[in-house]
Amino acid sequence: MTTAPASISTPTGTADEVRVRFCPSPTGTPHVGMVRTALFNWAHARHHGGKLIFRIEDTDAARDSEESYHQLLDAMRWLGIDWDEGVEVGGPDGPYRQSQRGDIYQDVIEKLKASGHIYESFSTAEEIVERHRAAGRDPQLGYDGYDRDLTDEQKAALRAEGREPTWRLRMPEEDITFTDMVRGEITFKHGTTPDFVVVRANGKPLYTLVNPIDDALMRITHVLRGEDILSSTPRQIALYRALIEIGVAQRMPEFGHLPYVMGEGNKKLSKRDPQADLFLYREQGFIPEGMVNYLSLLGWGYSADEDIFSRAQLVERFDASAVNPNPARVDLKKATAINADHIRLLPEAELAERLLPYLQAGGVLGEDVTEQQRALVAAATPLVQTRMNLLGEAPELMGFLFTADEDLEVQDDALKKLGDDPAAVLERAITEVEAISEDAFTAEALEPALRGAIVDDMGVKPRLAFGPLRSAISGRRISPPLFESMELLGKPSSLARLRSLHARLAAEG
RNA sequence: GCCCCCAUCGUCCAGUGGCCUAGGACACCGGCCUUUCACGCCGGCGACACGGGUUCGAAUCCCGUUGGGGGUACCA
Repeated sequence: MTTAPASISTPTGTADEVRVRFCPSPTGTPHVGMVRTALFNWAHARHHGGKLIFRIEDTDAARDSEESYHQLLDAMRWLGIDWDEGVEVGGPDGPYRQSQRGDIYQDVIEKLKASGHIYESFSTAEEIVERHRAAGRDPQLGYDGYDRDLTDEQKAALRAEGREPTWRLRMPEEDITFTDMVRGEITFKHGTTPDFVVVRANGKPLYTLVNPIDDALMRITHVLRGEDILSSTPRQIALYRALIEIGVAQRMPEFGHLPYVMGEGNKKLSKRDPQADLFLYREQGFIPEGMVNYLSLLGWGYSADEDIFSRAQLVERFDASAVNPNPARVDLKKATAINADHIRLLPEAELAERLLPYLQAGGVLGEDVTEQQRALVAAATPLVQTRMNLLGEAPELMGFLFTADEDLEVQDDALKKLGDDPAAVLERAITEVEAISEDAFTAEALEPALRGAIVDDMGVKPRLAFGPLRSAISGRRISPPLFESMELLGKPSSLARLRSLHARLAAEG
């Protein structure tokens, strides 16, 4: 419809290179819905060998914060969502923070004014409603285009009243149709999208203006964003057309609107909802692999019968057109289960490393971790790997291995249902353990010795034979495997713990 | 009010006219394994919102109804 004007920016890459962007506003803490959008854009770029541009839309000084900006970077890096151009890394179309692009917008605004695509509007909201009423129209209809063809004299008169005009875009006199990557063809009927404000009375541009300008200048080819702005797409398309006509944009990008991420029930996940806060997941011990996997499942499926996959597999198969258009609800249980699968997939040494900060946070390890402690964590890791859904469970699971014998507290729960004579069981266990030499103190040696003595010889059922030992060793009713735990603790410590509980039970009679 | 989007098990995802007596996952319920708890394995429960079309044939296409959601700002 319009001829493509000469580019005003430096083209990079090939003409058909896929260029997508992630452009959040730095308000509040990273939200899982927003992160899912980033992830899908990233996957789309990587799948097509394209570029991801990371831009910050900080045009709202009142709500934006530097802290939030840093959290955004943190979130992206944690999940391994890397970008090719944008904040921190630079690129040919910077700066990448809108707050630093004022001059660029002013330049485009002047062109838009000169070309007549935008015009001054003096109408107040009240006046618009009043005109609708007077004409017998629905007062809830939006702006009526009243100022479209004001003469210079009229404008001067309005100004003389002390009015400061906003600038509105002249919407085209036709339906606006586009093919949404996830929803197919969508048409907004002519007349349902009024001329909208693009420049405030104070001269500051609005989101609806700067977002398409930046997309145009950064030569974005695919706009993948949340469903919440689906209905503002006709406005952006109209503006984009104007930008093409004045030579700022080269071509219309494709749009795709990702479904909402909902909380329980039918409520959109709100900012203050704990399920919405990405960092809360990290604190609990979600690992990036699990998080990326789960987030990908919110609106997309890897295959008909598998839903555990890696980042590489996501990239290999991701396709924006295969995204499901209906809203997805966050299911913490499923997210946790998927995380658990990824924990099990981790190499032991890797898991051990990742456990460290959680053990520190849980008070099991101090700020300085000794080589010995590190080695013990590594040795204990295979024991807990299949018993953990979240890394944050590590302190509870492994704490007893790092507790001094005299500090070990046997929980009440671990004192119940220990059989008829747990003291006798412990006494026998002590005898057996004493007989095993320190350099042969292994699970392989302990298991047959203790089983032979207590189960076979004393005739105690396995459950009741090992229950008291478990309580003595770990202080809890549920623990990692008993014999392996004893091996890790070593003979002196194991013996001390067995004796301690034995003495206590004997004293209590 | 007007505009737009959405509609398969409790939840997420498969399904793009016949392979569907609708598949997988999580959750749930049984069972096996077993020194506890897990892991693993086996089995069970459980859905095409409704009504009309189109078609030899519809979860799949069309229309309507109902129900959800979003927009309608000098927010993004």
